[in-house]
Amino acid sequence: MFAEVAIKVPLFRTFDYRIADNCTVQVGCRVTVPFGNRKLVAIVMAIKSTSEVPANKLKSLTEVLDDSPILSTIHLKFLRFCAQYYAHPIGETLFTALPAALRDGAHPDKTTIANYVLSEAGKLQPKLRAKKQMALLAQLGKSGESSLTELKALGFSKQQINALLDKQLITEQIKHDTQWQNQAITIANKPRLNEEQATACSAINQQHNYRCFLLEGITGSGKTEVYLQSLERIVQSGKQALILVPEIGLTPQTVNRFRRRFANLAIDLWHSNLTDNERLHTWRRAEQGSCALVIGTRSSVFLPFKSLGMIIVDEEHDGSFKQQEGLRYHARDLAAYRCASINIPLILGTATPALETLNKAITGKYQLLTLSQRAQTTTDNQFLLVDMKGQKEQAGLAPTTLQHIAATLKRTKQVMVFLNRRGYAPTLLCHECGWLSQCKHCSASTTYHKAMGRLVCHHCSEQSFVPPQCPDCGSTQIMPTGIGTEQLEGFLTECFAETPISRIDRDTTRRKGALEDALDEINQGGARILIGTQMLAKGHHFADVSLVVILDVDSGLYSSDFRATEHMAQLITQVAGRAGRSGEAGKVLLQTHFPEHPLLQDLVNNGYQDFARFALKEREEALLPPYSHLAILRAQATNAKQVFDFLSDLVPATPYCGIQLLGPIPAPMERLAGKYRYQLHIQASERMILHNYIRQLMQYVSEHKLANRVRWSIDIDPMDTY
DNA sequence: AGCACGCCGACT
DNA sequence: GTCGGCGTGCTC
Repeated sequence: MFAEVAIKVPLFRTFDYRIADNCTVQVGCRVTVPFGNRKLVAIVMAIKSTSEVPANKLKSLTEVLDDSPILSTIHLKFLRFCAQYYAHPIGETLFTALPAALRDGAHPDKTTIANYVLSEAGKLQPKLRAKKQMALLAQLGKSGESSLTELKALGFSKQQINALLDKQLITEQIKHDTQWQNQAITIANKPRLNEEQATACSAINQQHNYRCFLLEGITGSGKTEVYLQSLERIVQSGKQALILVPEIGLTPQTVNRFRRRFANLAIDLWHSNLTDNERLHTWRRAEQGSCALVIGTRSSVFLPFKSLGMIIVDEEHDGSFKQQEGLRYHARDLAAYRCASINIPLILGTATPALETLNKAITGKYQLLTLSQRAQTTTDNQFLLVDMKGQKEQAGLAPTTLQHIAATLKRTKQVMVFLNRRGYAPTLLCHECGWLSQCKHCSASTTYHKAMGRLVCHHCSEQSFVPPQCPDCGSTQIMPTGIGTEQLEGFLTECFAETPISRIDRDTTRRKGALEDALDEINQGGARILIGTQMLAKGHHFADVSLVVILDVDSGLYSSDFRATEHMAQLITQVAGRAGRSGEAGKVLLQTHFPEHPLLQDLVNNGYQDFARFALKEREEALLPPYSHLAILRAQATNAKQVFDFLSDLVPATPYCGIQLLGPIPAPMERLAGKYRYQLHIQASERMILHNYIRQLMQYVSEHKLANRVRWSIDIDPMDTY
């Protein structure tokens, strides 16, 4: 007998090995094989009685690592689809989907992970002098149970945990395989649904087969409650569910809410801060059906659930569901495939659906459920467009904007200012000769960081000193040009000397836990002006904000990336949801040079729903996704000519009916970290045509002489096309 | 991706 | 004379 195995190499094929007579092995098991002069872990894809490979080339399996398969037939089918859809080597696909511990041959059941829970004494709310220990007790009270990693992420230490263990206020609980399916499920504190929520829930609850629901609900309309009540039926029938959340969406608050509602259910988390052992543990629990729910980021879409009954994708429009290297998958799209293939419902929830998703809802492929009532306020936010043409701006702020900020502060409300550029100024400019501060390795200018006294390239991170004179002409007239958050903070500090200001960007939150601390301080009401990049936009709730200012709206209006307007509209809508949660209607002030721009007008007057439908029409006219399908072949190398020649060669070599090729064109950052980058855009009206062509292209590329000289990758349904 | 093989430059 | 640079080719 022969085994067809997949190995972690960048090759689009499998390898055959002989199976010794005394050896038993099943499809989906890991084995070790001799490969070249190495010994590698491989996964058995098929077992067959004949092999095409000449007998003298065949080697035998060295060792069988698993008595029973670690990948079921159905899961293998899913991963095969993945590899094929994303045009990625099968072995690499399988190994990226596997937890790291299983990749290098560890035994699947080698770990037990302890969770911490309050002891009987701990539940009596004892008084302690140690503040942190008190906080730890409070956290466990809220969450019910937390793992070491979860607690560490919240800023607690092993010492604090040990202290409480010594005092017997908390205990370690080894997660054993609870049979939650056979218990009555406790559902705590279930609120009444409003009419729209009830309609949505009943539509979802009627559906036992595959059906995708787009739950379009504005901020504060109670999407989570619909998730929670839809999950009830699933777990009561003994099935598991997966809740996919964006990277920053996995906050203790979210998790606590699920754990409080389903008090006696096993709920596991999956995110990038877990240790390899914790991942393995969750993987096995999902596989054995020991956990009811998993709340996880992108890669949890690969968990091998024993009996999955539903997937929920929260904030489905969020960019962090798309992996941007290696296997470039989109977790939302893979979730849709999984649900369809095992015939279970899928919920996509968001206030600002991706245009692709909305299109499927409009054409009836998905079922649209709308939540339009806000729980906290009845009044809508007010949008203000500030025309920047001819304005005398200071640090990028128009006088009108400053007046609004001052007025809001006077009413003791908080102000939020967005500027998606960190640092003091995006470039230095010589007033005499026009010299610009350029990165040595990238085609980008270096950002001036005043407090650091350095020039920093935001693309390759290299730092350099600020030259005292212009390197070209020797002039001392070199000046910061453009505005960054650091400068904005400085200017606002001068303007409102008495007002506490907090800046949130990658520079101020570099220290671990710094973001949490800053957010806490804001919520305690400390800072009155919050300045931030996109970091500040996502998922954080501030009670007291009643004015939101977005400074660089125009960067989204006229960008070469066709998705830029969509993303800007999503950002504006999401941050607008941040304003006016305090009971009164909030104001959203947008600075723009194009106040008459039709898409912008549509967005502020009629809301995202209307904007999105209008934007879809534009996409249709331009034949852009979702009205066509895209892929990008990217290539980079130190030698520009090699990259260009490599891509140029593919165009005439692989003609195909129904395929439009554009390129090679230089990447938006033609040079990054010393590498030249070009790309080839591939477009087709039909998905099938695109995929058939890509298959042919991959065949050609992998046999190409230059393919080993340049680094290349394919991106199916790319997010950033530029 | 690794790893070996192989063919040309500057060193003990 | 050899150590080692990285171009080329192969992995059941």
